Amino acid sequence: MYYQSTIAEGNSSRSKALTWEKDSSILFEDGYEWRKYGQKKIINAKYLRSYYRCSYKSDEECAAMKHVQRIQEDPPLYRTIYYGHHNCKTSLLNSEITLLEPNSTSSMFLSFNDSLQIKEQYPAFSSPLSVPTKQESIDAINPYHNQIAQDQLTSSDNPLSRDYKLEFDYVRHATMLSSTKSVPFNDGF
DNA sequence: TCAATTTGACCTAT
DNA sequence: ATAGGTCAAATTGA
Repeated sequence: MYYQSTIAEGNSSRSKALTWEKDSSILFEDGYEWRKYGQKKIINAKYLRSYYRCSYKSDEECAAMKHVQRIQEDPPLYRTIYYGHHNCKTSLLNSEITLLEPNSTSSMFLSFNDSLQIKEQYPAFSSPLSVPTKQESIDAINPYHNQIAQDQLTSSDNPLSRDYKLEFDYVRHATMLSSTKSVPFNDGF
């Protein structure tokens, strides 16, 4: 599911920090709360990279960060890289709550009693299928959402115009996961 | 009205 | 100089 990253060339302070990498076909909820603090276009990469830090960094001095970047179009694939670890009580508590009381859509995947086992691993992902509820994922799904949304106002006949909303993305990805056949769609890039 | 996100500017290492 | 990472003011939305 995830693996310790081997981004260890050079001797910068960052490369020595422990990092964890995870590729996922959906934007998954890892049980922690994150605050986005930046977004960058990466050269030779098709999609923007989003930068998050733990929401409790300020009042708990939690050093955890993560980067999320879409790395593939056809089957949507997102790479999340975690830097450091959580030492904040608050988000740890939240992740435990998420693990022990998964929501209805994901509970079927946690039927076996491995909550403790999951918690001892790092990072503590709650469920591979819990549905993201925040707007945080829209830019990773469609980095140009804002511009396209504005284009729609003036050129609704543009075939590249996106007329789906964020909710449709979730439904679409969920559908692709829950059914064996893939749902054809065109993101228009 | 307030807090999270967006986004260009700024910083730092290469 | 360039690319990646972070800051912070403006924007957005609940």
